This record gives sequence, structure tokens and C-alpha cells, in this order.
Amino acid sequence: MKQNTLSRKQEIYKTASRLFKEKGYSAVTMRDLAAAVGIKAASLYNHISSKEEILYEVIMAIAQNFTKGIEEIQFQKVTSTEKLAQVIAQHVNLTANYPYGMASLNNDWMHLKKGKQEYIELRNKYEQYFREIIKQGKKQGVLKNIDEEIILFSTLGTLRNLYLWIPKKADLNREKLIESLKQTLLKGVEN
Amino acid sequence: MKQNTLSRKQEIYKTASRLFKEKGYSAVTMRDLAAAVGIKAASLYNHISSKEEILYEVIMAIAQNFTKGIEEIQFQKVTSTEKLAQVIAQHVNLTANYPYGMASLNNDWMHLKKGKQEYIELRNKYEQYFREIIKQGKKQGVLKNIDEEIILFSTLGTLRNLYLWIPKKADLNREKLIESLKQTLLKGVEN
DNA sequence: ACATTAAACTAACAATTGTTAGTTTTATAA
DNA sequence: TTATAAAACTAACAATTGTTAGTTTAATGT
Repeated sequence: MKQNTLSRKQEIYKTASRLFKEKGYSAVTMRDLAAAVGIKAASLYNHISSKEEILYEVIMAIAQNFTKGIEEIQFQKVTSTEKLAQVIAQHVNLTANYPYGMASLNNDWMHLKKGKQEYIELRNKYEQYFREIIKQGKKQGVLKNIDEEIILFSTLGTLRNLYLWIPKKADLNREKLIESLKQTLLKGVEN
Repeated sequence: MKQNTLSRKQEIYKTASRLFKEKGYSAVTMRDLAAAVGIKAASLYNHISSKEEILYEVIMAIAQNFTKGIEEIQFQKVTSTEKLAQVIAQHVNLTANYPYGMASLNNDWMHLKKGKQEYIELRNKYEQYFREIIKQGKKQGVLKNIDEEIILFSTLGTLRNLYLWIPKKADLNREKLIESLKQTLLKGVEN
């Protein structure tokens, strides 16, 4: 029973995150979600307590993963280039694990109520770790002397869009993708 | 009067695109929009014919700019690197000109009805031109032998996120930003 | 077999949605 | 000044929203 309940709840979260990606949180109704799960809207409330709770769970699970991950990377005793490489790998892996939720992380977070500030703080923390890696890299001389913010948003911009491309390219193998991205983001595309 | 009407309509579009960026198209009500403009919801319909028409105008104006722009770039007789540089500059300039609408272009296009297919075709056309520039560059040997799709989405990923960063960094001068982006995207960040 | 609990259902609610109809105010042109 | 047209208003609509109450069905543990 506990097992069954959990998996139904999980199914609701997963289905919701898929719908959120397709139409955005606000445009997905509880009736849409219920139909996709195969029950009636009112029955959803046997498993969840509100629509917003779903969004909260979808977003926060991923956001915590990201921030915890970069924190561990930052503490390692390796070059900044290696750290950046690990950050890239983490993005690919988390995006592959949460192919739908990433959309909400990027586009639906503003509809959080209780969780909005919490989310923003996690994101700020994440970006702060990222900045420190870059700063370190510039000081060590392994990164070019480009404005820190430019490196940050240029890299992060690509990584945050991964969710749009990974599902469409079922063919591109994950390890190959990570390697290509390291190449592209670190070394550029020009010969 | 015609002048006044036009500017009121323009004001509605502009205000709407700002709200769309803040909360997404679906979460912005006609009453929200009307209040932001300083009138009642019903009065909006003296200027526009539907909520969706606003989205259509906001999105298509920009999308047409992008596709027309890259078409002209592609036809030039310059190196692929120079073409890529121009594409980057176009993204910065259009994002600076439409700081709000870019959000809808990225996240709200699926709510178009009559315009959805039209938009998708423009976007496909844009990406196709982009691919040709990359293909050309690889053949000419000015670009590295990295998977075409990786170069495409890596570069586009950064550029499509510009709308999130440009308004926050009022300080960074436009020409400097363009130069930094060319550097970063083409040559990478690693020394 | 039976009692209990989980999970589905139907019906309904109050609020909010985009939009229309009809009316009044404001501005323009003669 | 007065006729005309633009642009605001109030009031209301039908549909849809998230959610609750109350009930029935299905599954589980003893």
C-alpha cells in the first residue's frame, strides 16, 4: 500500500512535469493532469495537497541536486578547468535524469508561493559557487581574462537549455555529449 | 487620433510583453494587463481583438526580424566566422530592442493558435540557416570538427538566454558585450 | 470473512477567466 | 458650436479554474 501510494504520487509528479514542460505550469489544469494520469481531478487530492505542491516538489528536488552537486565540486582540490568540466557533466546528467522538470526550473519557478524565496536562494547559491570557480580559474591563469559574468551566463545559458535538446537527440550518447560540450564551452568552436 | 490610437496599441503590446516575461502568457489576465495600462479590461478591446492576438504580434515581429536577419547574413560573401560574429551581434541587438518579447519567443509560442505553425516554420528556417553557416565553416576549416548540432545548440543556447541577463546588467555596454560573446563563443574560455 | 483503509468516483462551490453589449465621456474636425 | 468618432466605462455572460464534501469501490491485514 505504501509502495503503491508512493508510486502513484510519483506518477503524478512525473506526468505533471511532462505537461508543465509542454504548456507551462499555468496552462496545465488539474483536469488535464488527472486525464493524463487516467483518473478524475478530485482523485488527485487523495495523493497531493495542491497544484502548487506539485510544482514545489518538481522544482526543489532538482534545484537541491544542482546546488549540492556544485558545492561538492567546488570543494575538490583540482584545477578550475576540471571543476568546470564536472559542472558541465552534472548538467548533462541531471537534465537526462529530469528531462521535464528542467523546464519548470527555468520557466515556472515564479509561480511558487512558499517555495519561491527558497528556490531563489538555492539558485543564487549555485551561481555564487559557479562564480568562485571562474574567479579561481582566472586567478590561476587557466581561464581567459574575460568578464566573470560573461563566462557565467554564456556557459550557464547553454547548459540551462540542454533540456530542450537532449530529448530531441535520442541518438547522441551521453558521454559523447559531455565531451563535446567540454570541448565547445572551454575551447570554443573556431579553429 | 490615428497617431494616438497607434501609440495606445503599442503601449498595450509593450506592457503585455513585460507582463508575459514576468509571469508567462497564461498567467497574465486581461485584467492584469488593463490595470498595468491604467484602464479597465473591456477597454482593451477598443484596441486589440483578443489576448492571443497580442501574443501573436509580440512573437512574430521578433521572429521575422531574426529570420530575415540571418538570411541576409548567410547570403554575404564573408568567412563563416564573420557570419557567426554577425549572428551573435544580431542576437544582442534584437534582445536589447525587445527585452521582454524574447521571453515569449522562447517560452510562450506554444500558446499561439493561428500563428503556431507559422512561428515554428520561421524558427526552423532560422536554425537551418544557422546550420548552413556552421556546415560551411567546417568545410572551409575555420570551424572545428565538432558535431554540427552541438555547435548549433551550444551557441543558440547562450544567445537565446540573453534576454535574462541583458536587463540585469545595465552596465555592460552593448558593443563590449558583443565582443566578449564573440570571444567566448568562438574561442572558448580556457587559456 | 470481515473490518479498515486507500483510492477512486459524482456533484458542487466560489472565484476567475476572456469577451461582448450597451452606454457615457473625451477629443477632433467642420 | 455641434456632429462624429475614438476610447473609456459598467454590467454581465458562459466557460473554466482549483478545490472540497460526501459516497462508493477496491485492496489489505487479521
